[in-house]
Amino acid sequence: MAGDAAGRRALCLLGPTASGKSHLAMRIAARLPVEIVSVDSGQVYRGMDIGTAKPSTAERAAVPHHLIDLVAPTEAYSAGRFRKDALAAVEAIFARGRTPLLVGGTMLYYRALAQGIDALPEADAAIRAALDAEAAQKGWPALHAELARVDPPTAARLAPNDAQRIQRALEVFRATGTPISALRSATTVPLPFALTAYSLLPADRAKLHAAIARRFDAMLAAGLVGELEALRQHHSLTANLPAMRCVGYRQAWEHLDGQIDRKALRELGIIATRQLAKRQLTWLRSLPGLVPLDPADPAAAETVIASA
RNA sequence: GGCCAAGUAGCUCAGUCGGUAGAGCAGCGGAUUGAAAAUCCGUGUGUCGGUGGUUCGAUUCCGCCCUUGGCCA
Repeated sequence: MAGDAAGRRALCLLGPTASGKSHLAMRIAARLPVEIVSVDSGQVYRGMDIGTAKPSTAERAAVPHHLIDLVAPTEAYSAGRFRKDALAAVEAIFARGRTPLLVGGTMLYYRALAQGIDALPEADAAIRAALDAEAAQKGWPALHAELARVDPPTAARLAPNDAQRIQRALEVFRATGTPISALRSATTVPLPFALTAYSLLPADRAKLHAAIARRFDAMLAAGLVGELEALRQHHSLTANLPAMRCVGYRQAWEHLDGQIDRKALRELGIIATRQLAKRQLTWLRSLPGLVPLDPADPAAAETVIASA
């Protein structure tokens, strides 16, 4: 099996927000014939450019980027779709004789790609709406109790207030008549190519926090609020859409609705970004097989290139 | 200068009829299978402004000092 993977090696840079992933990727692209595959649940949305820190048009002209601008902000994307899309993008890049460089911070997507994801039914809007209505009436702990009756193993591992996962588990049960715990397997699916993945771990948390604040200020200066205002004019958006729950957009939404002032928008946006970065670091510590890399190391690009 | 109020966790504050203190937020740690930039779980030792006094014992009562805000001059 090593034979099939030989010569077909993809590279991957994973890191928290504002850790310098894109910058490092561009330095690598200047020296290696790569195409970049975004591993980012926010950059898939069209029109959400400033707040998701999409690569600039110049960067996208210089290096092909994939899995960006895939869906409208009114739609939902998913880890399952990412796995299919990423596998297809990687194969196409290999077919062009180039090296895939995966870059991003959505570690669930990375894991779905690297370890596989079980064949589960997709989201069902009607079932979710029904569950939302029931939850509004009875509360999520009541639905958690219902889950305990049809799927004890899943109920046992979920907290009574974990609305999202309780909803998903009940959704799968109602759609298939089978508990989600019976549909999930523990085995991982090997990739049809070799993959070297680096985790960009900023050495200094305080500096990461400073970089996050600087970048959020830059986003505000670049017109994040205006971007959302335009999106709201051209699409029928609601605050509970996945796209509108993205860091920055959620706070900008509340600001446009008059719930928070500009100062609070800045503070809450920076706080939400810090919390995101912390969760990303937790992911990076727990994922197996990642090679640690200090993004501030001047030789970081050389290290990655040497592993290609 | 005088009077009043307030100084307690990184922030906003509660509280201790005297037995060295606790909430929210932040921060930190963790989980994570089609919404994941989401969702959820866990985590609170801080010269209780300083200094004297009373007391077995003071963050709590008293005096003085400092700082901040307000009012009066």
